[in-house]
Amino acid sequence: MMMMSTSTGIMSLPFPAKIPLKPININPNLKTPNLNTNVIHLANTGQIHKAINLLTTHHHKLTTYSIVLKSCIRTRNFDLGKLLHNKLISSGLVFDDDVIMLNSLITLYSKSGDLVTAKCIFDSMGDRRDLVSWSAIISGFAQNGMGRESVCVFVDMIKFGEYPNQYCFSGVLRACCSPENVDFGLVVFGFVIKTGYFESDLCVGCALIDLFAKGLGDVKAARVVFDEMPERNAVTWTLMITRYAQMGYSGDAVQLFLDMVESGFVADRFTFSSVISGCAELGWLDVGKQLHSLVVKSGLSTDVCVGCSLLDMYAKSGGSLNDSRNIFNRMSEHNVMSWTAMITGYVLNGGFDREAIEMYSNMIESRVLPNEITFSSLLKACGNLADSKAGEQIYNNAVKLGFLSVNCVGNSLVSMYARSGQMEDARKAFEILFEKNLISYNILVDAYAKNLNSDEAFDIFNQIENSEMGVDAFTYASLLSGAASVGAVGKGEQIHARLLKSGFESNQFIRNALISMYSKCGNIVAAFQVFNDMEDRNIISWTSIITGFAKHGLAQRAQEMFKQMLLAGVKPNDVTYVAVLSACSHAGMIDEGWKHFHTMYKEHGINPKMEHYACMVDLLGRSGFLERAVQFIESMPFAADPLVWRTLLGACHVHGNTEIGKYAAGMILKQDPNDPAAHVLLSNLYASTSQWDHVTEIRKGMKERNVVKEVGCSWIETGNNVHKFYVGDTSHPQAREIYEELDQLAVKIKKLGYIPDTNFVLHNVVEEQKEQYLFQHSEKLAVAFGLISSAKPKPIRIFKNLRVCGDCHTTMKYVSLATGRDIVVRDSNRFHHFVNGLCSCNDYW
DNA sequence: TTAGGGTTAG
Repeated sequence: MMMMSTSTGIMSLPFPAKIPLKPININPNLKTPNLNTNVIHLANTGQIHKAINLLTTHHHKLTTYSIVLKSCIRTRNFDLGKLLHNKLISSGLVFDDDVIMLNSLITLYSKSGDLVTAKCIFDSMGDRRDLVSWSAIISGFAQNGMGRESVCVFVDMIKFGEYPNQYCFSGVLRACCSPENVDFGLVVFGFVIKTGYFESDLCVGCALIDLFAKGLGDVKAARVVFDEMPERNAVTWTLMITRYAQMGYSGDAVQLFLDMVESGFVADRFTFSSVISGCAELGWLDVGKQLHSLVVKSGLSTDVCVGCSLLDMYAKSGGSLNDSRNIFNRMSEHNVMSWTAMITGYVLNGGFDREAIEMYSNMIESRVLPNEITFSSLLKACGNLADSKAGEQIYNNAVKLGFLSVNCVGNSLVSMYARSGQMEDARKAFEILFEKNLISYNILVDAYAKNLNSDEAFDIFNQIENSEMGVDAFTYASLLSGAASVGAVGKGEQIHARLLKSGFESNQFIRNALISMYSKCGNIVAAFQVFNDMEDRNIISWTSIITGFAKHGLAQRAQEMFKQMLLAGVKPNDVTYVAVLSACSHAGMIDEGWKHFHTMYKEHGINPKMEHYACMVDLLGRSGFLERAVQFIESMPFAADPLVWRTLLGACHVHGNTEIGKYAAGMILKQDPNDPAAHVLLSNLYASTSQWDHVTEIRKGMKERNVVKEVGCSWIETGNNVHKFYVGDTSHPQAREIYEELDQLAVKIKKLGYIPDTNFVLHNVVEEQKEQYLFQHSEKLAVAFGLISSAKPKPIRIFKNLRVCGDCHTTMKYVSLATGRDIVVRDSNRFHHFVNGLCSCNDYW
């Protein structure tokens, strides 16, 4: 922009000056003494079209044009303003010397985003420029994200010998609110303090708040500026509240809102939008509801802007989507924001992805054009549904509307494929991205990590690290969750070591990921260490450690942590309650479980969801109260989903109750006739009660229906490698040694009293063969490998994709006694720590 | 001529 020469005259503008485009016929007989006043009246009452028509059909003073132009700017009718500029040129009136008119034109073009024309007009003014011209162009650049240009013009102005006023200062300070210009902003800051404009002008104060908040990212310094202001109005309060909410200080935003109201200032749509967004961020549904009633009292309940925040708050804070939908329906008008907010609300809540896509159709019918965020959310919905066909259609629509080169749309497509499990398509979409940013790379790292392809994940990680972008907290978090899902504690430790050097180690998000990684990798001690060292723990930190203790069978510790969390003033959410209830169920703490189940709504306003009911079914079922569990399921306020019935079926397996088991399996198969878990669990149930005819029948049915059960598999990490074993696996290079070790183990533990429990062999074969089958279970192969490839005192950590079998559980206890090695087994459900012949689960799992 | 807002891919 700076390359434009200041000698550019008005003649080179897109609108040629002084050359009338059309001759205007003026009726000389028309007596119009009050015409100017009429036009001005029309302009001031918002009838700008009429005003402009009148202007062209009669002769008018230049000042009249000027006033109508200002109306156009005030009402943001920029196209009309430009039309007026055209008419003015064609009127033949000379306005080269009219500084007020030219200044208005600079403002008009600046505000409409046409800085080229604005700068041309400014440059054409030469010596006639006054402080208003300078301020207008400085602010224009700043408003349009052209901070550098704004700063340069400001410097030119100083060189020119002009002394800046409050308008110039607030304009240039706004340009300095981006990190690349913040140093200059600090110089201006010193300047401003000396001039006294900080005390005398509220706009300058606001600009300074943003210099610190947005420029330096230092919201505390911004608050100091706010506190030092000798005078404040509703806008300054709102600005500070908004910055708090946007920069992750939502609690402070809510507090400041209360202070504002107490100080007698009236909250408007902007204030409510911000403080409600803060509540959404915090998940404070109760406070959000109170704010909602204030919104209604203020008469703002149909406002689109406030409505969007409210809608989002209900969607994010565990309120009902019905509330969101009602707010949406009551808005006085709908724009792209409100449609998108509703679509996003559906996507966020899970299970409403079809509704989101339906909303999109309605939006198109209402002739509202979607934006890039609408498309991002929609592609996310398609990813959730693993419906890449729909995703491709939506993406094509986005391309048609010109969003091909928009980062977030392309990235969403990559993510959509990754979530649909189509990694090759995801990779292709990534390769042909218009522009790859860190988020594009992070999507791939995360997808590879989730697909347990840690080599590719690390490969991309290294690519990012070696590029100019540099990795960020998200990259680390993805890798950590990848390490956690395979239980690769060695890889996790390596990442932790790299984190210590990276500067992200103290990041709350990363700390939480570390807690979860260590806990999922079986090292609950290290997980607690990370938790304990944290300075600011949030709900996710607490929930992670409670989940960790629960999964490791440390139910008492889980309960203690929950109590401490409440004492620390952190409000539990629905996920916390899943952790607390599952801790109870793992330890058979029935009374405690019921107590929590009842207080979650009474004391914390959290409505029990399907997963909470499943926990309670688990608690009842494991403790053997199978009939009560059935009654409980039938008393639920909504129909139980397959997860709940599967939980009951699992309990029937443990307690050998074929009758209820059959009922539960039937209920699952009603909803999903091909559910592999139902078939397998039922078959296992029959096998353990030796009803072999039924077993054969089910297996036959599965073959006919092409139902594939998940193959049992265990793995163990040594050094930097993960070794995977299937049942009867002989593919490992050290297979011979592993089987020899197993034979020796069998002898040793039998001496200690181990008796094979052949009930867990799910085939009808002779006893001796059964024992052989038993000793080829994948977790036994893994433990034998662990014994020969590592030494005391290192614990052996084994991971299994399914639940550990009863005989393997007994075996592990004896092996720990016979060898003196600690063994940790993570199955699909929880951890088992075997030490000296005992298991942390107390044989209750 | 100057200040504040809602949806946001990992």
